[in-house]
Amino acid sequence: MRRKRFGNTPAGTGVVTMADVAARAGVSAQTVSRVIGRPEMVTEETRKRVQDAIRALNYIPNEAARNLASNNSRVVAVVIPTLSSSAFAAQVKATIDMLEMRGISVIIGNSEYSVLREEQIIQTFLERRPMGFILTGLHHTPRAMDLLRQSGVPVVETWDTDAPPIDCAAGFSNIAAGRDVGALLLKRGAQRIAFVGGAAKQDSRANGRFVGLAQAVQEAGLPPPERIELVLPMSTQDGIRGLDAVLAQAPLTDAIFFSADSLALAALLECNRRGLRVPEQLAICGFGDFDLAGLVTPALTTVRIQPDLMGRTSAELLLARVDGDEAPRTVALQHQLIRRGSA
Amino acid sequence: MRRKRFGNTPAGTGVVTMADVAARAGVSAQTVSRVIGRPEMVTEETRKRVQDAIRALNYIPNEAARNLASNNSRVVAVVIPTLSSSAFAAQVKATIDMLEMRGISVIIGNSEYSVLREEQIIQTFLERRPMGFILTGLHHTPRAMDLLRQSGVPVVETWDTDAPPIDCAAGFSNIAAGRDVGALLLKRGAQRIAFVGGAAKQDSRANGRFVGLAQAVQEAGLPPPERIELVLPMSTQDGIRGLDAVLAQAPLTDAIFFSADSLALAALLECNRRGLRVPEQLAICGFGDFDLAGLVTPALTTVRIQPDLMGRTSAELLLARVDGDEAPRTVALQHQLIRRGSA
DNA sequence: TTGTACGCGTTATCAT
DNA sequence: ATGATAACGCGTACAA
Repeated sequence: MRRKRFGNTPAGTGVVTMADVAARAGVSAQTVSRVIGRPEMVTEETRKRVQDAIRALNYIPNEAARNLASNNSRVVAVVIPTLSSSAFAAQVKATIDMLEMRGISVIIGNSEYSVLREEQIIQTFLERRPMGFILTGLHHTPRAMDLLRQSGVPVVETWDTDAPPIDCAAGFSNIAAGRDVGALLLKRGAQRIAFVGGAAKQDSRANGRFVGLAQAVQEAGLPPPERIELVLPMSTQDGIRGLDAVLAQAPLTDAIFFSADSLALAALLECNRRGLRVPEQLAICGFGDFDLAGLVTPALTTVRIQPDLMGRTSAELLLARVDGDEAPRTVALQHQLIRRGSA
Repeated sequence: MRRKRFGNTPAGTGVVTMADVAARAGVSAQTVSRVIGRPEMVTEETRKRVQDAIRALNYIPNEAARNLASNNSRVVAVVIPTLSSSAFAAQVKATIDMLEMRGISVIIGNSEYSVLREEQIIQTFLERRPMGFILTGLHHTPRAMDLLRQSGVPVVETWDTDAPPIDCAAGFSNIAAGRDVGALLLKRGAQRIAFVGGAAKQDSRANGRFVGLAQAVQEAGLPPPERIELVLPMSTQDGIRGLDAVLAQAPLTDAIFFSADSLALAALLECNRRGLRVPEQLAICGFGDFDLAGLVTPALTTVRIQPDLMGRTSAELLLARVDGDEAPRTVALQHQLIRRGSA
């Protein structure tokens, strides 16, 4: 049993290792490993001795070594368009909380609504050999899909179930949500509906909502909805710009569907300020059911989508796949139209 | 040169390794390593051969092995109270974006406003040997501080500069912010000021704001402010509960300082609904300058704090420490009183 | 129940 | 500029 330490190795951390614990407890390193990983496989007594040694030495296992030896990183990679959106933040939070219980860490990448950035992030993250990826949406670059396929990591896609997933998905139908909104606005008597949302090229989920809305409008025999595409990332203020653009390009508009509550709220408050009566003169519907949606006057009609459930479900789906359990290919979460005063 | 692969080792990944690349390029593994890490140390020609081999084999370096050999994890750990707050989310986003450029991944822990949970998270994260920690606030459990000190990792504390940091800090003075708010409310003619915010035990930053407010009030010779402590985590709706609690416990209150804009906005909108005139009957001041703060009517008077700058600065501070560069011990970010209509 | 031998994929060191 | 060799700290497999 050779002993080493201190300058023996240049790369050495000078930090206590499993061998040190083993020496102090008078057992082999393997036993220490067992006490940590499968305590039930060790005698009550030795276990205690080892645990004492661990405490005495302030031993902290080295994940990198563990990863290398066990070929399991205990890391899950999450890529979202941005954290500056309460919905994505809520989703990520739920995912973290869920995985933390299993000792899994989450690394997060912000794609800034660019599939190219997403591809880069995926490539970088792959170096950490994550247990799986949780991505946003179903649209990615061909190379990104190749990378994922070749690496063989499980992939869960979120926020969209309107196309087949790479591997599996936990999301909702943006098209169905858009249709529901369209139906509601039409029922309210709207004749000229407009849509304000992120550019289709950047945000295929928002595009899905528009598609659903357009379907509903077309089926009602009305002219297709006016569409204002905002460049992402967008600010809350863009809601007002969207409103202005609609009023300029389609002055007869009597209802607007915003692809996010932040935009809708900004527009609604601006209408109040301008004396434009909502919903009488202009009906407004948002998306996301943000905290303040129910508190403004008139209260904002919107679509609720449970980002936290999505975060939890996507994590569960990933874990099931990793554990080799049976797992559904697509989990369709329900959206819910929240009808309030603004539409 | 022994060759191995396929079932030779049970733990084997069956995935292409550096040795494979080396073999294909007709060089040693070390050279491949150099091409990846210090390309300038390799001849133009061999570099090209190696890079071709990398592409041809779809080689992806293994971070775990890299970590173990180089004793550098390329991971930074961030612990915040919650991601469900736009300010923390913005901060984390900025940190991620900043570190991503250096190939560093960020792992995030949600302490749920509990120093005990924070301690657990720190202990777990320590297993990944992060390059450093970015924590929230200056208050932690003794054991957490011990763990950090013993491990020797750099620590940057954020959101507070009102006490000495463990290592270094990038934040602002909550006390000064509270004083400024107090001064403003007093100047506006408020006589009975109330404070609504997270429980002091849970949120020492909010407590700092209260302390500053109380100082200003006391110096003006007025009775100490009424204080409503909300249990964390809190929802936007709690703003209304806080408002009600204030009105019940101190009916003569003419100004309320909320420790977060979400609360203030909820209360302000509720006042509008109830016909309670703001600021004439009740002045309201928030904290954080959320997106919608300037859009409600009356617009919300609040304190702006630049969470994104804090996220970036804390990351820079950490990097400087890691690189051994000169770095200030405390970076004091400026807060800014944004006077609008509500106070 | 516990110990021994070895490999995980990479970087650091020291030669050449 | 490139290569050989030895860690890095742990888990797996199998023996005892």
